[in-house]
Formats: sequence, structure tokens, C-alpha cells
Amino acid sequence: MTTPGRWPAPFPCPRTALMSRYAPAEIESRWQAVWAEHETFKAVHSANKPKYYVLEMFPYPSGRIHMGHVRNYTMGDVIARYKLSTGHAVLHPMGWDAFGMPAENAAMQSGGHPKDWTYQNIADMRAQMKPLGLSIDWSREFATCDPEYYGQQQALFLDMLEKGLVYRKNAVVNWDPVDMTVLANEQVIDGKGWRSGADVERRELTQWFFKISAQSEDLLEQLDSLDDWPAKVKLMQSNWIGKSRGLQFAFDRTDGGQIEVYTTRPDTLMGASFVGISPDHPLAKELEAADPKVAAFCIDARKGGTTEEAIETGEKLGYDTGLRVKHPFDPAWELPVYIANFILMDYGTGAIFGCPAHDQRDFEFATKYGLPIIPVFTPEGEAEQPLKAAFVPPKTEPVHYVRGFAGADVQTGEAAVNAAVDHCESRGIGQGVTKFRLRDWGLSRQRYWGCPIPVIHCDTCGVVPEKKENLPVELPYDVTFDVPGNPLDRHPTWRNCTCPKCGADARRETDTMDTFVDSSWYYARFTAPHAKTPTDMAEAAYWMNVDQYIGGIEHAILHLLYSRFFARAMHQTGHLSSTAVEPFDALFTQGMVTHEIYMTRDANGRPVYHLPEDVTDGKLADGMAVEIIPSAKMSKSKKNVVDPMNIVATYGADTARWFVLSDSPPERDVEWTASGADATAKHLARVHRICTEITDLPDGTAKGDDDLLRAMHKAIRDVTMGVESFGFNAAIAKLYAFTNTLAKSEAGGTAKKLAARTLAQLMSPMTPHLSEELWSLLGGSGLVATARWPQADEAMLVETTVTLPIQINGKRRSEIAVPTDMPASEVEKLVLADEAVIRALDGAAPKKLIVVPGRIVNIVV
RNA sequence: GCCGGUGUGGCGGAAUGGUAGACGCAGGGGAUUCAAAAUCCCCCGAUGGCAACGUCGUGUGGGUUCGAGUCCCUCCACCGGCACCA
Repeated sequence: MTTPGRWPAPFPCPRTALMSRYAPAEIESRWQAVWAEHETFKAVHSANKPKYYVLEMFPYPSGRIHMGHVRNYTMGDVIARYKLSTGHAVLHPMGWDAFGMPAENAAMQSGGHPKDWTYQNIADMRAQMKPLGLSIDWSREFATCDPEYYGQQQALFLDMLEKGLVYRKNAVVNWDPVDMTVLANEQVIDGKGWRSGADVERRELTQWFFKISAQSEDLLEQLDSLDDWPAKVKLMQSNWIGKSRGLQFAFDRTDGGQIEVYTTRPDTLMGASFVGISPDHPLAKELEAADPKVAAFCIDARKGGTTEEAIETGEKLGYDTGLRVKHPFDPAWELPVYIANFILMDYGTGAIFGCPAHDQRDFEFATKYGLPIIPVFTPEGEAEQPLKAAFVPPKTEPVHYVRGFAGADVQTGEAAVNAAVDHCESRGIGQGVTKFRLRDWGLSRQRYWGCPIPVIHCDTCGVVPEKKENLPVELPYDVTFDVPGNPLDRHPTWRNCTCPKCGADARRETDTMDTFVDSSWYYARFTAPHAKTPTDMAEAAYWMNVDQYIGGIEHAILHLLYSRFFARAMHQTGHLSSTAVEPFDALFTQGMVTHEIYMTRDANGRPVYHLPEDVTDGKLADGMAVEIIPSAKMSKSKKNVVDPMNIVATYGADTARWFVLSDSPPERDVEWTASGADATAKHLARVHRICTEITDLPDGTAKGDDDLLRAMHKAIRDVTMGVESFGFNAAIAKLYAFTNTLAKSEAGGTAKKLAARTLAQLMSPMTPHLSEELWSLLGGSGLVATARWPQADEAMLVETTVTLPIQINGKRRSEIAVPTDMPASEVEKLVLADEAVIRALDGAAPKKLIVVPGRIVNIVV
């Protein structure tokens, strides 16, 4: 038998032989042109269709796309293409998160301009993304650094200012005393400035804030309504918002005056051994001004970065102010007052009482300064004994109170806190207060490449909003980055202006906005990217909410929380409806793409990294062996990067897309391996070959038809389920299996053609170009991209027999095939008659026989 | 330090509390070929056994259950976040 299309063949048909070769480069550009010509992926507001909005977190325009992008956007593309084929009006846009520090860093290093650098990067990245064949409506593209976008962001800011959602207050920043500039957290390395190397200080600055804390309760409560968000993300947000009930009360100072403290553990009041105040506490500042020794300590205490991590892990320092307070239960019991570097002014009242027995941080502090450690409770059933470390059980665990003052002797921390609050309130000592950990969102950045904050400082009128007709307040182009600091600050003509209210000389605000602001509402802007207001309410009403949002787990807290806040603020200012305050109906967090790192060492023993393409079988071209470091997130500095463009050029976009979806579950990291990519390309070539061979078969029936069609309907069911539940790797495994079934099938030409067409269609969300090609070769009508998704026929999925494994004491010993509907009593008889069972039982009588219908049988002896 | 997650063959991984290792890669054997490439078929956790078959096995140690990769507790390792990286 000759197989048409194989080479060599006795009577080769040149046309078929040529077409049987899988040529992704030719296929992919051809079909991309067809989609563009037909505007297949243009999002069209269609009142008669259900809409579907799928959004991947937009990229920062670094200049090169990486495999993580390919994976992220391919996942969204699978969903978008699937929804298109199920009759939805699909919105699948793309944009650029274009403001931020790297552009300024590049300008400092190579002398260019952040704007030029950014727009060039955008052009480069767009050119790299287009060959991937993503079903994106490119007509909606924008960058957050487009004045058209950030002008509307300024309008939004002014509306929020008017509604009281924005205000100014002091807050600490990382200050580089040598460069005289504010540093980002990532620019502080081991407490030192990244360029100057100077010890970083925490310094207070007047800054702009969004009142996100006013929404704490709502942001927390509404998490419950987000059914299609990962539980872990909701838990992280819930912990971040951090609702807690505690006691706020005042200690009386022995010298008069009071210190107001807040505690979440009032039940440990009898274990108090000191009072601590933040170095930024008003009392600390008062003492600092009067006493040089206190001032010297405060300078020390303010050293280091502002991150919670730096404060929590840094050395705990305290200074005994000499002041004493009286314990609220016993005026004769005096506690020392310390200034301590680990107490934040931003949380609670900036003052605490320390209970070393039940807080590890306080324990270390007390040990260091020789303060008493007084246990309040012990593990249930254990006697009191000297502690080697703080005893901090979960609040839900019952413990034995040896120095309790309210509630039962044995109770949970939770119960004890409530009892303690009630007790203190009844004695007139403070009151129960519910507080949140969530702080207001500081949006001021002392940097150039961001959205200017549209306000003006006037000596007579104070802070005056810019008039809306003057928006956008555009960034000036003529700036330099040869000196550290914000070029806007030293730009005379831009900075100097007149007050919109009184017309006097005034100064423009030179702080720009945190880039998180840009990404907190872009999803809404995509619904009408060129509207003359932040949103077009009719378009927003149709397209919002985002039905499926996809992005990295690293955004689980800040970006998503800020976006939820912004959607609420946009509702309050009339830019989104009340139904859009939770903007993302479903969220999926995908893993990273990783790769091994290849390293050698130079003469000085310093590591030298090598690109994967320079390494073959663990050796460099010159034969030198490389050290292989296990897979890590792809990063330029470690050179463990695979350029997607090389992959697309070598194998085609469909191979890149299929590979990043196969093997690893999407929420987990995927490791890029050269052999994996190679194998994927081979598989796609095989599918192409199998299908083109089928094209040439005559129509007709054969005995294998039923088996093949049953397998086809199972594949439809399984792949559909996989796509709908983000089980892309599972869907692909089923497609491999179905391809094998089709290749071995003895069905007739008619059934095979149907099966092959269905295979092409089921693959189309992942390998859209190859699928279009096969669909058209196999006689599919129109484009596979817009063809109706196949439906599994329930009747073809019914099984009549099932194989039951038989376990004895939980170990598998045998199996039997029984009709699916056989009653359990009948199954029992068959099981006990089974030869292997009789042998395994060896005359012993079964104690118990468990039959789980359709699943398993277990005999207990 | 605090919060969240992950851990299964040589490798990526599959498995509503019900046959651990689907599917793929790598590896081994064979077919086809003058030869090769390509393709096709078979084997492939460890260990004992000629075999039938047995024993062990899902990071560690315990627990719940007729039955645990899956649920609970302990510890270890790694990853993400910690409010100015995006």
C-alpha cells in the first residue's frame, strides 16, 4: 500500500508531497494576514451577543518579550479564542504599563530620554508579539505614558480629590543623604543606597495619599463574593487588610501626661514589662529636641530602609527615656518607657506595651535590656516555667491563664481578648477598637517618568487643583538626568505657573504618581480607549467586568487590592457603575517560566554565566564543562533566558504556544527545555502529516468508525473541560491521546475526516495557525477561529462495563470487569469467587466488604 | 521575622479520599532503509525472583480512615509578597 504524501513514494504527487511538509513560517504569516484582513478579533459591542472580556496583566515595555509573556498571553488567548467560538463578543486588548523607573535608569546610564526609550521598546515588543498570532484587538492598544491616557488619569485624580478620596500627610521615605534623593525599596541594598553606598535614613516627607483605608471593611467583606478567585489570593488580601479587635487605652505617666497605646492582646496586660514608642512618635520628637542623647539614639533608630522586612529582621534597638508609666490595674506598678526602632508610627497609635512572654520581638527586646519576662498563660495542663522563647500559640487554641483577669482560667486567646476588652471597658480603662492593618496608599513619587499630579501650590490659596480644561498636564520633554533627583523639581518654566484660582505666581506639584495608579484602572479604559472622559459609561456597562483576569501571583496583594479600590473610587466619582466595583470576576494566577543556569568561573573565581544556546551537553563550544544550577526564573543577569523570537524563528509560534501550555499545570512554574521544544515541533508535524494523509482518503465507512467517534466525543468533552478549567496541560495530554487513537484508527475515510477536523478544531485555541491550515485542507467551512465549538454527544460517552480494582486490606490484588449498573450484592459475589481473591484470602473470612459502585472493592480481613 | 504557596520515577508532570506514575521528554531494544534522516512498534520507579509473584515507594516524622500523593499536626527545603521593582 502506498501512502500518499510520504517520501519517497512510487508515484509521488508533487503537490501533495509539498503540502505534507509542515512549514510553520509560511502557514503562520498567511493565516495572520487572513485574520487581519477579516478583522476577526476586533471587539464589537453587539447587543444580541453575550460578551466576554479576557485580560492578561499588561506588560512593562522592557524592550524584549520573554517566555513568561508568551505563556501569560497564550493562556489568555486560549480562553479568548474558545469564547469566540462559543458565540461571545470577545474583548481581548493589549496595552503597555509604560511609566516607571527603568526608563529613567536607562536615561542615566546611556543618556537617552525616557520617552524615546519607552516608545522604542513598545515598538520592539509589539513587533515581537504579533508573530505569536494572539487574538488581540490591536485597535484598542494604548500606553499609560500616552498623554491621552494619563490626562484622563489626572481627571480621575481631580474627581477623587473633590470627593475627599485624596489627601496629604507626612510619611517616611528612604533617603540617600549623599545623593540627596529618595530611593525606591529595591534601590536600598543592605541598608545602603545602591549608587552612593551611604547609609539610608528614614525621613519624613509630605506626600499625597489615597484613602484606601476608609474602604477596609468593604474590601475585606467583598472578598467573599469573589467565587472565582484563588482562595490563597483572598487569604493573602484578607491578612493584608488585617482586621483585628483590640483595646486602646492610655497609660498615665508618673510625671503627668499620658501615652495612648493600642494592643491586639489586652489579655496579656498582666505580663506587661515596658512601654515602647516609635521614634516618630510626638513624645519621642519632644524628647529628641530637648536631649542630645535621645537625638543621637533617634538618628540611629532611623537608619535603614522603610520596608517591614528591614524593620522586622533588623537589630532591635531601644532607649530608656527614664519616663515611667503606671500599670492601669496597679498604680504602684511602674513600667519604663522605651523608644524602639521596630515600632511603626503608621500602625495603631505608634505606641505599644511589650509582653515579652508572648511576643518573640518583645522577648528579644526584654532579654537584651534586662526587662522582666512574666508569663500570662501556659500550655493547657503544663505548669509555669521559665521561658527560653516567647510562647505564642494560635489565638484559636485554648491555654491556661495563670495571670488572667477576665474570662475562664482555660480559654482561647480569642475569647480572652474579648473578655479582657469587656473587663477593661467596664472599669473605664480604654475601649475596644477594631483596627485594620491596611494603611492609606501613598501615591507620591519624587520622579520624572510618571503621571504628573495635577495640582498647583499657591502661597495664598494653598493647594489648588488644576482646571480640567488644562489637562493633560504634560511632562516636559526638555529634561536631563545628569544629577540625581527629580528633573521636574529643577525645571523652571514647567514648575513655575500661575494659580488657577487667584492668578498669582505659583508652583506646580512636581511629584508624579506611583505606577500602580496607572495599572489600577487600565482595564476600564480598554472598554473605550479614546473616550474624552476616563470611561464611556455605555461601553463600560457592556464590557465590564473583566470575565477572566490572568497574571502573576506576585500581584496577589498590591495591584489587585489597588484595582479593587480604584473601581470603587471610579464608581463614587461616576465613572463606573455599581456593578463594576469588583472589576475582576475571575482571576487566574500563572507560574513563571524557568530555565537551568549555566555557569563557569573566571580566573578570580567569580561566576560567569552562559546562554543556553551556547551550551551543548553540558559543555561550551571550546569543550569546557559548565556548572548547572537548578532552574530559576529567567533573568538577563543569569543569562538563563530563551528568546521567544528565536523559538518562533526556528519552530514557529504554534510550537512555542503549545509547549508553554503543555507539561506543567498553568499555575505552576514551567521549565523550558530545548528537547521539549523539539518534541513539540515533531508532534505538530506529525499531526500535520496524519491530517494531510487523511485528506486524500476516499469517503466511506469501516468497522473502526464507532471506536473512533467515541474517542472523538470523549476528546471533545475532556478538552472542553480542560480549557474551561485552566487545565491546559491536561487538555493537551488528551489531545496527544486522541492523536494516537486517530493515527491507529481503522475507521473509514468519512469518520476519519470528521475526527481530523475535530482534532484541528480542538487544537485551535493552542495552535491557531496549524489548525486553520488543517481545517481548510479538511474541508471545514470558513475560519476555524469563528467556527462553532464542537459539542460532545452524551450518547457516545456512555460506558457499559467498568473495571473494578479489588483491594485486600487496602492493597490491590486483582480486578474484575462488571456491567456499570450491576448491584453491589452481585459484585460482592463475583469478587469472592475471584481466583486471585481466593488465593490471597487463603481461607480467611473477610471481616468487611466495601463496594464503592463504579470505583473499587476493598476486602478487610 | 511575618503572610501565602510548592515538594510524586532520570526529567516535566497525571491521579472527585478509591489500581500511584496518565500524557510527554530522555534512555534501551526492534522494524523500515544500500545507508542515513524521518517514521513505526515494544520496554522503561526501586528491589528480590527463571517465572508466577512478592517487598518497598509521592520531602521528614507522626495521626485520622476499610483505604491517604490527596485530610490533620510537626519539622525540612525551595518559591512569591511584605506597602517606592513592575
